[in-house]
Order: sequence, then structure tokens, then C-alpha cells
Amino acid sequence: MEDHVQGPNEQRYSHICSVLQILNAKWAFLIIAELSQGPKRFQQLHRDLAVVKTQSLTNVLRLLEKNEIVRRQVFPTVPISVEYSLTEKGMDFQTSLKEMEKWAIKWGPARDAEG
Amino acid sequence: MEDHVQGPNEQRYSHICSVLQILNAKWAFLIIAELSQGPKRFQQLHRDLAVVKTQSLTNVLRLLEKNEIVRRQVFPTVPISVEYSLTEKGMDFQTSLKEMEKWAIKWGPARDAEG
DNA sequence: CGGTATCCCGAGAGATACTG
DNA sequence: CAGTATCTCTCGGGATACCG
Repeated sequence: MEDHVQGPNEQRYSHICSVLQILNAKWAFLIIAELSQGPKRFQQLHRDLAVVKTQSLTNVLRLLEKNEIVRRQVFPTVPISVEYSLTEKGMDFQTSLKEMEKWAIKWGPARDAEG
Repeated sequence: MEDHVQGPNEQRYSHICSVLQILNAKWAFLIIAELSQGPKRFQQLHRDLAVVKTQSLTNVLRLLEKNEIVRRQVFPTVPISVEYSLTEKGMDFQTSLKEMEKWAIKWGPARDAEG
């Protein structure tokens, strides 16, 4: 997903592509969902999303920060603590997330996806 | 995204994970969006989504088929033609897609994402 | 037309060690 | 605590060639 799709539909899909750029980071959804519960510190996120390794977690957080979906606040405590929270834009994305969850719940896991 | 997240939130995130399994296939969104305009044949899809190569196109279509999002119909013409269309489940996913597009449009491309 | 088979490659994820 | 650095390795994607 370099920039966007070339071709007749270039315009139409640019928005989808911009969403995909975020999804590109495999764990972005989970992190957004996790932060939707409220601000969390790095360690807390790391614990709650045990599958996501340190490196990936930082990477995705950086990406989301760059895209103004996540806000990063440093508190000069000792030792320092860093709090991650959703921006307005980030919180707004939850609508989409909810919509997808609803969809997933409604249709359940694909019955045939196993075989 | 093997199966789903282990940990305290395993239950909560299984739905998100099931969505991610679909998104996993990089081009799934675009294909769903494309098919939302109506059934299309392989070649047509291939043309309209020029960025998606043959192999990827087949792969994603297979995945979407397995997940009952896309229906594949073979017509025994000469030469044969194959038509892909969205299932009810697939069409239902458009709600999410639309929601994400709305979000993308509302917030535009991240102003800082460039630098 | 509508694919499958194959090879190659690079991005990204996992694991581990180390730093301010 | 909150990361960075590095290495490895797998998986998915690009490209090309071939098949029913």
C-alpha cells in the first residue's frame, strides 16, 4: 500500500488505503481497542496485550502517534512513566471498530473456515 | 494472529481478531469495495484493481470465499467465466467499510504523517 | 479466460540483550 | 519503567511462466 491505488478508482479508494495504512501495523486494532478503555502506560499495555512484543508495540504506537490517533504523554516521575491515550480522532475510530465487532459477532466465525 | 489473543482479554478481542484475519490479506478491503459495485469477473477485478497481482488476487479471493464473504460462481461458457460477488455477510461488511471511509474523510490524511 | 506453480525478495514480527 | 538495538526468520507479495 505504497500511497494509493493507481487506476480508474484511485480517488474512490484513497480513503480505504489511508485506513489500511493504519491497519498495516498488525496490532493497531487491538491497541486502539485497549486504549479505548482509558489511558494506559506502556507496561500496562504490554501486559494486557501479551501477544504484542516490545518492539512491535513501540512501532505501532509510533505509527498511531504519527497519525494522531494516539497521544503520548511523558510524566517526569522517578522512574519516568509514559501514558498513552486516544486522541479525539482515535476515539472516533471506535465507531468503526464497534461496527466491525458487531459484524463479527453477528456472523460468527466462518463455519467453513476450518476445513 | 494465530487464533486469537491469549490473556485476560482473550474473549473481548476474539472478534477483532477475526476481523484482522480478513484484513490480514492486504487487499481484502479493496476487493470487497470493488465487489460492492456488483458482481465482477476475475479479469475485470484484475483490471480495475491493477495494483493487485494475479497471485494475490486469487489468494485473497480464496480467503474471502472461505470466510463466506465472497461467492464464486462458475459459468460453463466457452471459455469459462467466473463471477465473484459479495454474499450477504460480505455486503453487511460494507457498513464497516463505509464507517471507516467516513472516518478517513472526516479526519483527512494526517497532517503530520508526512514529516 | 481463469487460474496454478514456482522462485525470489523485502517488510515486519519474534526473541533477546542492553540503556537512560 | 520505558524503551532502543540487533539478529533471525517467516510470511506474504511481486514477477514470471505455465496449464485446463
